[in-house]
Amino acid sequence: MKERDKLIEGAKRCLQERGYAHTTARDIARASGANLASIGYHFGSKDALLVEAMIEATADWADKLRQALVEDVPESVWQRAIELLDLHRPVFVAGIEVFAQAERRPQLRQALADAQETARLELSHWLAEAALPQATRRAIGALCLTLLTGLVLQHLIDPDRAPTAETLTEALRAVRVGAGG
Amino acid sequence: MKERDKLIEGAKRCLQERGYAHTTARDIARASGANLASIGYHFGSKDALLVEAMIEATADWADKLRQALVEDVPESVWQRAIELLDLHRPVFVAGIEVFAQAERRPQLRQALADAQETARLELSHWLAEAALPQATRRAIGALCLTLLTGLVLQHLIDPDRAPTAETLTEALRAVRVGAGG
DNA sequence: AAGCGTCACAAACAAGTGTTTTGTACGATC
DNA sequence: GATCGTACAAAACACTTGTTTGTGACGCTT
Repeated sequence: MKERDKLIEGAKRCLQERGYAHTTARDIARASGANLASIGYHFGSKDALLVEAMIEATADWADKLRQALVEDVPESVWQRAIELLDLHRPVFVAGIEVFAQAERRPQLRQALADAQETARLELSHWLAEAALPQATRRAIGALCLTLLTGLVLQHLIDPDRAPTAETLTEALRAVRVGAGG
Repeated sequence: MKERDKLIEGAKRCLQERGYAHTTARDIARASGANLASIGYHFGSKDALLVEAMIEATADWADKLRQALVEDVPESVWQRAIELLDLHRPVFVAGIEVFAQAERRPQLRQALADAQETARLELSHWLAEAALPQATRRAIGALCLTLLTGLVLQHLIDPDRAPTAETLTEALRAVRVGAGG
């Protein structure tokens, strides 16, 4: 494996294990088995490397989510999401930090924006009834992504008190437009 | 104002302006007009100070959200949330980073967990029809917080393609339980 | 007035930081 | 076969980092 690729792999691992804020150039070098100086050689700076690693990480993350939803169509999307979260917790934690860093990284922000858009689109294909109008189906896709990310953010902080899959479905059933929602 | 309070204020400002990852002890000292050494004196370490600042920041953030929703009951909660986001963008960005840091900071995580729980509760009081059963109302509160946080995370990344208030209400109207949601 | 604890300040500290330099090995090119 | 550009490695670099030290001022009690 080329040094360049090793560095990105190592950087992604550091993002998960130490987080963006506490990852040093030497951490990455150690984690990837590469030389410290190759960071500057291949990427110009540690920061450029981390940005590239974060972009790749989001792609990985999207793929994983896609696979999990596609390979076995879940009975409940929310339930499946919670399972995924428990299974790959560090990935999601790193993901949150990446979201925050995107504010000051246009490239990264663009990548995240695209990932979100395709997520909305694919969710609408999988979950919205085909009989509905196109616009409505896309709206449902958007709603699902909104619920998924919101669910993740709560389960990350407090799995016990965060809404369960049943809670969400019950609320969705009960809610009537006009009551502020 | 006491040096200790100045430090926390300065730290909170740094969290917004520079982000957790790029805030140094000297940044905080400069922003608060305090002396560098007082960080160690009053808090033991820069990290302890930042944790305390993040906890206070979440409290502030919760208060701001509460006020915004209470003082004028909004026609659409989602619309109001989006307006708040545009108005106080740095606050929300910092908030995301705080969420990520919570993973390794039990104190902070506890504070966030409590804030989420009260948010769910208060949302259920404001938005769920009083006629509904208690459990259902709480479920609706949880649903609303889920939607709010999910909405924030999308608008932060791409305000143009993120779901609008209308999109969400349309989707909520159209969605039927049994279709995966 | 003397002693004491609290607090703020400037300066210094050692450790860690990202980056650069220097050198070498290896192929491809002419 | 000499030359050149690429890729990696060790060491050094200059700088920033969080923390500590030493000093003095202020308020309080005795």
